[in-house]
Amino acid sequence: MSVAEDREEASGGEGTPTRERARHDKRERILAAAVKVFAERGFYNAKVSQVASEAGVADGTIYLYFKNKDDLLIETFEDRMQWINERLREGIVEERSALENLRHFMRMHLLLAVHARDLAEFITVELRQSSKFVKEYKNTKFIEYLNILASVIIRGQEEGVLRPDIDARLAARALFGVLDEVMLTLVLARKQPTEEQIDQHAAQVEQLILGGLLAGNPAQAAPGV
Amino acid sequence: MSVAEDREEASGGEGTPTRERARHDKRERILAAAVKVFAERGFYNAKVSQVASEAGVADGTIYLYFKNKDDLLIETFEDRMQWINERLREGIVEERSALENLRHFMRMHLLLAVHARDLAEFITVELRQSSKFVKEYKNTKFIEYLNILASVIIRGQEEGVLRPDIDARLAARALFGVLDEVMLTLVLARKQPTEEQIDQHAAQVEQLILGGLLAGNPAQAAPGV
Amino acid sequence: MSVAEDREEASGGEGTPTRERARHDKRERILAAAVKVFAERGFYNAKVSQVASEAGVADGTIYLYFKNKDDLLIETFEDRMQWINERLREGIVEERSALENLRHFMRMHLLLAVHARDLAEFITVELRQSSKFVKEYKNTKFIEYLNILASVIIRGQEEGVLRPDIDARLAARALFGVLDEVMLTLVLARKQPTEEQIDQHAAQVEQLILGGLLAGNPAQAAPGV
Amino acid sequence: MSVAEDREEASGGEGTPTRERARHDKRERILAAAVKVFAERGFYNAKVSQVASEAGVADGTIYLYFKNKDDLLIETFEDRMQWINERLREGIVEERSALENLRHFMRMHLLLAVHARDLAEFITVELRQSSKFVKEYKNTKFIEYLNILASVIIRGQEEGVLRPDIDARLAARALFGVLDEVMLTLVLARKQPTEEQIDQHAAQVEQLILGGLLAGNPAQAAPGV
DNA sequence: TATGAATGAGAATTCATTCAT
DNA sequence: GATGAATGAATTCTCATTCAT
Repeated sequence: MSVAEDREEASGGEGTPTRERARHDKRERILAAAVKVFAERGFYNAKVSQVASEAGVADGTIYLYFKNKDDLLIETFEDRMQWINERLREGIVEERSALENLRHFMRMHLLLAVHARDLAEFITVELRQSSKFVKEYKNTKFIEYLNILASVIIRGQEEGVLRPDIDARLAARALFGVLDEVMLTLVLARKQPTEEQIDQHAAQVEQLILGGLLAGNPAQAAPGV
Repeated sequence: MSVAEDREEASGGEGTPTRERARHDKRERILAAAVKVFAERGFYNAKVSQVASEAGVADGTIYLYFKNKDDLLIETFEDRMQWINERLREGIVEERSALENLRHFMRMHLLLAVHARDLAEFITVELRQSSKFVKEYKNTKFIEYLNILASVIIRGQEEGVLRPDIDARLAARALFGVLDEVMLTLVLARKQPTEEQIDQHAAQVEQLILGGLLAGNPAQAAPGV
Repeated sequence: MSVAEDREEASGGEGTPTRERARHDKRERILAAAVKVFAERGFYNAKVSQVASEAGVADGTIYLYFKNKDDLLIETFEDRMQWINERLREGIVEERSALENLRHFMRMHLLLAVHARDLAEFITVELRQSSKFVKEYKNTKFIEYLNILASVIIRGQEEGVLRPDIDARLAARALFGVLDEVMLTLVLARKQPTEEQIDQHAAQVEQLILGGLLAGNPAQAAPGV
Repeated sequence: MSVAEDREEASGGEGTPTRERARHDKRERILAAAVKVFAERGFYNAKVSQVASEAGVADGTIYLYFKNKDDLLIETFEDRMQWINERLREGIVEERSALENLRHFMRMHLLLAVHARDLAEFITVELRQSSKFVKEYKNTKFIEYLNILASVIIRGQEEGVLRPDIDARLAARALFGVLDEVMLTLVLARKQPTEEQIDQHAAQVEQLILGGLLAGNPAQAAPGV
């Protein structure tokens, strides 16, 4: 998993860069293991010792990097959502139209099911748990996700291509609902979907979201934009 | 709660109808308690003893009606989804157009957040868990839900009001995703939404799903269909 | 151990006397086991599972009767000190002179080392721990012990047999210190002391406390009071 | 704290005296930290890492100087009791009468509560633990303490000022019990006692121990001997 | 020597489930 | 059927101790 490879690579000169690096690497190994194990078994069925052994560390080591099991969930979530948000933000470029950006966004979201299956599964299943039952956790990274999506929609509304009478935040939420649910079906399927299958799903979702379900809507005319 | 009142009413001639009835009532009390407790704390944080005390029965009694805690979750889910599916099916009437039926469907789904808040919360949060982690559980009632929704869409496609090029099953899934996510936000909000608020959300969802996000689509012209 | 035999014997009529009784018996068995195990190994080296197996119950059962291990220590202490205080109070009778009562008190204290060796060891070693390190624990039963002893001394001062210029509370504390320390040596000795040995020690302590270390003091004249 | 300064100062010719000295200093820092931390939290609640950080060394360093946590307790105890015994022995001078020496002894013991509060607390609370539960530990330094005290008493008996009919070893033990218990109350009090308060307590203890509790004893006549 | 990250054995506690009443 | 006390397997987390650097 390439998730965190490119972060903090410029750890600078002072201190003990090697030590820093080692610490960071181990943390990352634990996070990757957590994504995998939580995805496979769900947070509550997953044992800390499974995460540890998947990460190749001792049980106790987990607790050098995370306060407790809940904290491990939160941190894993934050870290991975952060990474996802960064990828999504990178995918949104000024030069493209809002519509193109939106389409790209949807496709990228769904592609997680291929390129980072564990992560997709983890997000898909644990997001609600973490939001709802882990005490005192304001899910800022997910809010950030929604903001990124909403801002693309708002851009579209400003450009006049997206209808202005739908609340952008609600639309973002709804769109996330669609993507999340579709990704869930992809992820629950026994076998890994191919990139083409994802593309087909993406195209249909696009059609639906942009053109709506009603017959005779313009979007139908330009499926391949 | 009238949820399961009409099942098993035809207990036949044999045995003691009163005893049957009593048995049925106690089972129902446990189910209602399970919905409440699971909604409040989540399945894994909920204790069997909490469900028991909420139901006003002894811990051991739970096991006279359900095999184990997992089974209680499944049964609760099946029972309540069954009830929801029945309500939704009742709401779909031949005399109305497919479009009207679809709109009605969406509204009914969201109204759960007002009329059966615990249930809404329960479905919203536990559905994924139960589908994914409870071993060997084919979630037939949820599939049924999707079938009901898909059949309405297919009717619409046959009537020519809904676009034929989108897979009805995918559309059903996507629509469920939207409704579920919107209901989640309603349900996580501190205070109970009013019926008007639900109506507003329903209208926006309708706009979005039927008319699509693109500007200039026909659905906008007829918001009050 | 006869410690709690005679308490609550009249459990009254209402409720479920048998259930009450059973509950009380099991609690008592756990307390007795705790005294034994804590005496043998000390609180911190003792395992809850050792107490459980000594009591002949499952580990989890302990937690039906006590909040946690700390609570078990406190409750054990309270219960046993209560019993000791009751015995001591019974031993103080109006008809006897304060001096006789005081002598009797000292002897009874030391006799614990014979008649309830585990208890003696427990008190001797754990009292300080519980007072000092168990958070928020006001050691009321020990204060009660000191009050009983102080009241005997005050009686003696009022009767004119004990010197009035020593603070009774300090004297009680000091006397406890002597008795506790002497009991500690008795209890640490490999073999169980006989009642005669206790009597000898009691006589010496009496001499020392009443007559003082100085030569030529009156107490010497009446060693056998 | 000058506690162990004068030991090993004659490290002879071989090796590097400076290194010896350095080693000795670090050991002393750890001992001082142990006294402080054990006094504050008790041996079993104290973490080795807390001692290390209090001493300003790494956790692992502790194990270069002590075999394990138990050994640290024993060594701390031995070292500090050694120091106390030295101070007490210095305070006993041939020129003074046994009575004066005894009074001085008591006062010095209690003054620990002012001049070395952590140490007083440590001794008061941990002595019993270490005697009783640390395997195979013959508490020689404490026996030495008792011997010092007993020898003063024996001198008194020989001089004819102390009554001969009380076993000196038992008297020493009893006297320690009083001093230890009184020191415990001083040390548990929220605020540090003043030297005057100590003197008052010492005077009362003296009265009690020398004159006894009985009224009309000679010691009353000469409180200020 | 000194460090402190890593280890992993060990312990308290929880809670689904059973079963004697 | 109903009860709820008792069970004990299972799990999280701690912390003394080690050892590569």
